[in-house]
Amino acid sequence: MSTKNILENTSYNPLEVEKQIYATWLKKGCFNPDKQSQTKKKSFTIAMAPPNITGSLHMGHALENTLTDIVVRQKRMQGYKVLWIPGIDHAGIATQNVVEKELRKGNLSRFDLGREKFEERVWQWKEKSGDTILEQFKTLGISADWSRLRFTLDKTYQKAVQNAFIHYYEKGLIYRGNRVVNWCPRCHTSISDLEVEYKEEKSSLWYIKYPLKRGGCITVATTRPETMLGDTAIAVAPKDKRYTNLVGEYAILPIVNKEIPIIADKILDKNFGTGALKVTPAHSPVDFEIGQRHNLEFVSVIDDHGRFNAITPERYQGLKMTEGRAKIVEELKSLGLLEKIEDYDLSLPVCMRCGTEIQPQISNQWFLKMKDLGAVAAKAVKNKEVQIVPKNFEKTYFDWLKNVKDWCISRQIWWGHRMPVWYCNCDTNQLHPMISTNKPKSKCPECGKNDWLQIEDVLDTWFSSALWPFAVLGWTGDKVVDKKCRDFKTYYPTNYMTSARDIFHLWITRMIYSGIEFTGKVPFEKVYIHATVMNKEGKRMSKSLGTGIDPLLLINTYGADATRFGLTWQATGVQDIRFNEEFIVSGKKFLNKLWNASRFVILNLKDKTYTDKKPTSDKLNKYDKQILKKLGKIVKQTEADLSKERFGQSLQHLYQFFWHDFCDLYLEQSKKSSSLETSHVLYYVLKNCLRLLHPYVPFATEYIWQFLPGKHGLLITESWPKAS
RNA sequence: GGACGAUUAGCUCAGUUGGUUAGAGCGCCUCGUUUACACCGAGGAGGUCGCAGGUUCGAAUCCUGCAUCGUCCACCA
Repeated sequence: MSTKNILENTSYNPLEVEKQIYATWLKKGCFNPDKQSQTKKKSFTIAMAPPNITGSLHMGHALENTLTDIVVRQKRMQGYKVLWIPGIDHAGIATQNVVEKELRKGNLSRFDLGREKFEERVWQWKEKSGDTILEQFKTLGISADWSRLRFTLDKTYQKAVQNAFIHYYEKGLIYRGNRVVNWCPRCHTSISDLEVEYKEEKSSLWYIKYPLKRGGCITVATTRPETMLGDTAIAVAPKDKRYTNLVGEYAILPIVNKEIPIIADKILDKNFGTGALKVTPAHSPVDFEIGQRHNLEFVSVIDDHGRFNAITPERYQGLKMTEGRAKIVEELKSLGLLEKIEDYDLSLPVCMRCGTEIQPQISNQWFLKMKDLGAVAAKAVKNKEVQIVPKNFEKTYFDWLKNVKDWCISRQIWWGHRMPVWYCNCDTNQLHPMISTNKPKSKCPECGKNDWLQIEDVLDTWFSSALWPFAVLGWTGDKVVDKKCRDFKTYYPTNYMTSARDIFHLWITRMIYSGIEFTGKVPFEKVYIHATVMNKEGKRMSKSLGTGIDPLLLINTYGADATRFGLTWQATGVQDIRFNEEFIVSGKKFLNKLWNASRFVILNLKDKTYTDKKPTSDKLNKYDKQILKKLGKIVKQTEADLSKERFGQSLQHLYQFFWHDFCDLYLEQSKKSSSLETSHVLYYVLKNCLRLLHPYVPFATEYIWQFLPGKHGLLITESWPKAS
């Protein structure tokens, strides 16, 4: 078919052209800066926020990467040596849960398979999910360099993680200790504070009488009567006159019949409940602190699966928490020790990944000291080494860092980075760890054998994510290797980072101090926090809530360009986006308009000798001059908008210019003029519109570009228009 | 309990440092099939800018309070 015939087609069909255009970009190596012209000097690097391999991408990913692609394509056209490095994240618990869910369909648990077999299953899942995600990215038109695709469990990445761990350990920032952590009985692991969510629930406040050794009773109020089996004290406020005479006395713990001291602690609020608190140091972070301050016993009564353990009276052993609660309340009632029950609104801590109620549990875990690292992270933003957009987030950032607590980095799951920690088989309590990337060659000083076992725990998935901007560029933490690493030297630090709001502390903050700690430089200059995509009802789009939409569905209906258009149109600020399909429909119409206006211009060209030069003849009429002037303005406007992450506004300005100023006014006017100059201007303005619009709707503009007369390369590597 | 953001046309949203008649898209109404496009063109209706105060010559925009919604943070048993 000749060009002429295709141009006679009055409607633009994206589905036919997008695949073919993308293949052309790939074939020509357009996304790989090494394959681009050598004149490009200054680099511009972005490390893609790696999606979790928990399935497929949702609208949030589509938005995030569309906006990043706009930035990337503009910078590429502006002559930067652009590297957008893509990746996917192993996503520890999240992925493990997905695979466990699959297993459960066949009535299997991960324990039935064993660690090795289970890990194999997850790797299979990773291949499948990873492929789906890459396909989605490509369909959307993402111009990242796929030849550099990284995965957070790549061999070299593992090296980076282990070296980072060792670095922190040797610096004394990583320690192991018995602390109360958030324990998820279902995932069977500790999780960090940031992975806990709170659910409002109607519950009760139980008032329980504890008999005093000297006679009489003291009443405590609690939301968790079942943990009383592990009580080791009763605490009151130091200046609470009701109780001052009891401090130093003993109470008898009902059911267990054990003497526990009555103590005074500053954390108590005398206005809550009765002003007296039952202290369970092994199952509450607050009580743990009280326990430390007063040298109390730490009695664990609940096991890793959330059941009453062997320390509890026999009739309780093996019971679930809820069963135990009912039994205890019943028993207290029959003993006459239950004073009353009040209604109480509770915010219940649940696991972010599976929704199971969190069990605060004393446990031997690994922690990263946060105080100094937090200060480093805060300083980088304060000094404007890292710019946070929108600026409002700085306050949240500083507030969070000010109160940051040590980070529990060990997880009792199987999918993730094994910690580089070894124990001798004779050291059953694991009191003498060896920290080493590989299995130690030395002999155990205790038993003289070489029988080292690697610790079973893996690291929190965010520990590896924290290294992302430099680990993806080949950084390993090995000075000799890193010195020779070309990508790391050329492209680090990165220039830009885009992320969703909900992982700001989980990820962004941690990348900032990690970057400074390991490379001496901040990992990126600017971080843009984009809006969250909500559905029409204003609910967050989420697969687990069933409120998500698969971007592929929209792309298959309207095309990738139209989908990008619709999302970008709505991306006007931080305000959450209520996703609305009608903007994608507008996008489709716009592309049709673009196609037809282009046809008009190309088919009516009077001269085939046009160059890129701006028409300056003194024969230009006032409409010619006017549209040229407006073109200059819109170039400036677009640059200004994009430099401030005003994506939606920039697209709306371009839309207005193209449709109204160019098509409705100038193009109509041009029909009345037969001058060669007007024909030149039409061509010149169209050509620059294609350039301006390319970052937003790359496929259609690239497609039309090839019908322009004369010899020229691909639009994706064309130059960005000049403002005047 | 703190913090941040939002509240503008029927719907989804713009409105950059306060400055004439508050804008866009979609929807709605009227007209129009002139050889780029009906996935179109020309025109039109529609807003006491959440509420109540205040600052100012002038407020959608700045300040205070309140209401509703959303998000994040927090050890109240």
